[in-house]
Amino acid sequence: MKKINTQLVAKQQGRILLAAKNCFFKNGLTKTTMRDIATEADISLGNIYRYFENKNSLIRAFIEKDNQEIDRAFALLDDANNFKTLLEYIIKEFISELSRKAEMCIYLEALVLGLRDGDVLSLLKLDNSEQSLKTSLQKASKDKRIELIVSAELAALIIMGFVEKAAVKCIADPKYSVRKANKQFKQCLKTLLR
Amino acid sequence: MKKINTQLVAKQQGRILLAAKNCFFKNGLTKTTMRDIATEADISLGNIYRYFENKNSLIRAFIEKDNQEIDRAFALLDDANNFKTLLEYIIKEFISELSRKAEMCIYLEALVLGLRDGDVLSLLKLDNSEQSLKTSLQKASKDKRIELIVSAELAALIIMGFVEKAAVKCIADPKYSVRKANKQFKQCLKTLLR
Amino acid sequence: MKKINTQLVAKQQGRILLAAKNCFFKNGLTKTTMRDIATEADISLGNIYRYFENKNSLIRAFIEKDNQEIDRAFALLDDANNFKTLLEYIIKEFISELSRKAEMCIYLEALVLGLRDGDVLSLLKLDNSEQSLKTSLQKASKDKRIELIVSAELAALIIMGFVEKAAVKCIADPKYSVRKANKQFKQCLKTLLR
Amino acid sequence: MKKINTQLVAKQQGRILLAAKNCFFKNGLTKTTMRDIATEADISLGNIYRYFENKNSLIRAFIEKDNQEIDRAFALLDDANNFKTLLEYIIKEFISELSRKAEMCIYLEALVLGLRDGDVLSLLKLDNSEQSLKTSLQKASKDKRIELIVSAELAALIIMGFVEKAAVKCIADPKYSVRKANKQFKQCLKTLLR
DNA sequence: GATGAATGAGAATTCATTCAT
DNA sequence: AATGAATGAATTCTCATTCAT
Repeated sequence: MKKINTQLVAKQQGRILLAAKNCFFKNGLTKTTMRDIATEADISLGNIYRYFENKNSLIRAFIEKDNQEIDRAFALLDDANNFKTLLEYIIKEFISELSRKAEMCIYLEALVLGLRDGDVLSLLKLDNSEQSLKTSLQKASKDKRIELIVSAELAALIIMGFVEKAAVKCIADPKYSVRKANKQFKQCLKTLLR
Repeated sequence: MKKINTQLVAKQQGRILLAAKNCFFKNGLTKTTMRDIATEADISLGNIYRYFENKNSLIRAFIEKDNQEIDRAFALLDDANNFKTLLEYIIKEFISELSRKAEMCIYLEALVLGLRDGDVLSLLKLDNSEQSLKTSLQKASKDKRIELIVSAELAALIIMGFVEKAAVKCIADPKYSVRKANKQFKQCLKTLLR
Repeated sequence: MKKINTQLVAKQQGRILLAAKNCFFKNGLTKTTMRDIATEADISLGNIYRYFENKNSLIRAFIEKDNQEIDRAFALLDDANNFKTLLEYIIKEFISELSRKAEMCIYLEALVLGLRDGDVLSLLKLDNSEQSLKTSLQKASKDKRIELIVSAELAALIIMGFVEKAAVKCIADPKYSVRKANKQFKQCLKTLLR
Repeated sequence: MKKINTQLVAKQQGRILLAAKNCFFKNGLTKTTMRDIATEADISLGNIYRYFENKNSLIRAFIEKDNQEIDRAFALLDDANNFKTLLEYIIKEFISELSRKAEMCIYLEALVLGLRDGDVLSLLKLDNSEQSLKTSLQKASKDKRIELIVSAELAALIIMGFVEKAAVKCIADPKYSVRKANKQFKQCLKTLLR
């Protein structure tokens, strides 16, 4: 993997990453083959290895990119006046996405990879979303836009824990639904902040 | 006419399951091969298939066994007078276990398998632990041993969500510890019940 | 395979052979396992090897027995006054049986085994049915019960060839049926004998 | 964008098919392993799967190729003036080939596979040869080049049935020979057409 | 830079046969 | 005689990665 032409490298990496995303969503991290990605990216199989050392490093890059999107979503909270409503909205979106089987599988697979392989772990930055949320909560609390009942760290932990569990439940329990999860989240939020 | 040697079957299944456990803890569910297990159990490869239909059903059996232990732990709550203290203790143990990398990986891998393959899923029984806890909470609430601030279902969801997130954090964030998780859990519990 | 108690040997061999027949008809020669047969015969797996040297020799014995039944059917022709009608009936039965997928598969599998393995071949006695039929035709011709247009040998060859092809066609061609095969056989017979 | 190197594909498929043919003739369809074929073709095992989806589809391709040759042979009949003589010649060749043990075994094994597995069957196209012959007979009859005594369908059935039975007999009965089969075929033909 | 053909180490699973009890 | 647990070679198919062109 020699990097010379930075511009081309960025372009090709983006292209591959996009293709990878599509494949991952279709079949999950493990079941996606390098050939799948090459085909989807309309690039040659061998050429992927010019831009990513191996499959694992491609996955790492994918996760990193994904995290950025999450960050961006939570960043919206920083300027929000009605923090609670916006948070409810963001979480709703979050659960809604994560409660799709494919997304959940990617998320969990990434977590497993991260736990086993220190490198990915550093990128997961300890479950990025929780950190982002914590920061947002702290800011909002400082600005008096909300009043926290528990610490920001704990609140973030509880909220993200809820999101995950609720999303899994949406997939596994036919009696449970995204709608119900959203209702419960409002209840949950009441116990954490005012 | 058929003499199924129940004793031997149980013994061998136990032996295989134990070997599997060791392998799983070392290399995870996916990376463990049937041959690994056979070698670890000091048994021939083919002989495993006498006791377990295939790898998936072996994993299922492994998870089921694990679930039983969880059930047993939560069952203790049903007769407990000081519900809260006991719950704190159980959760402490839970986090302590799950925060070991190997256990967490297995847990997550099982979840992924369950999500992809309905069969394993049915045994996961939608995250068995949450169901168990919910039931225990309901009983305790009925018996006036605790006073729930949110519904039993939601409380169980939040608690188990917290456990998972906290455990992951224990592994991934060097600044976080089981001890801190336990402290936070007490805070968390305060918001859910009296 | 030590034979001592002749009576027991015969009894057990019969039992195994019967079980084998059932299994073969269900799943074919190749796909039937020795365990299948043991289970069906309600006998232990290892015990089969006391009465048959191996799977192949069991199959050989099975074919031999099957051939006897065919012989018996054709033997009926020897005393028949209206030879033609009886032959038509026998062939009808024959096609009807052979046009069942399972039977055809067994027949063909046996033929392959026979061709490859001289031992079975000797038992096939060159497609036993053709020999039987030829003999019957010769007798009937001698007794003036029929008048052959071609030689008995050729007639037998043509008839049995027709039976096989027609049976395969019944299985493979949805537009073809046992009924049609029977009609065609009558036509065929007209060209062979009076 | 996709450049499928048709030339290479054809070349490699041919190479594999040739190797497969050799192996099949040596050990039959079932006993030939993919590794055997790879070794014979001097190609890596995995590479076969680039050119054929799986073993069955390789077998299908093999049979299809064989069928084409048969079609071509029978197609000669369509322009023939002396239909009968040419047919006798073709059948002679046919019996001569099929009466080689290896060919017969492959033919029968293919039939079994076809019977069990609809896919192969569809390619067998219900015993391709019979269909081809039937068509040729119909044409010749229409053109007054021959006069059929029985229907074209029945004649084709009888002829191909004879071919098969005679070929088997050539293999199994040391007293029977290809020469004798050819003589008998002439007799047979006399009863079917003028 | 790009291509995609080739590689080959595995992986799960099956089953005839043996042999200690 | 009978049992059935154990064996392990064999088989198909997959896929990350390499490398000649």
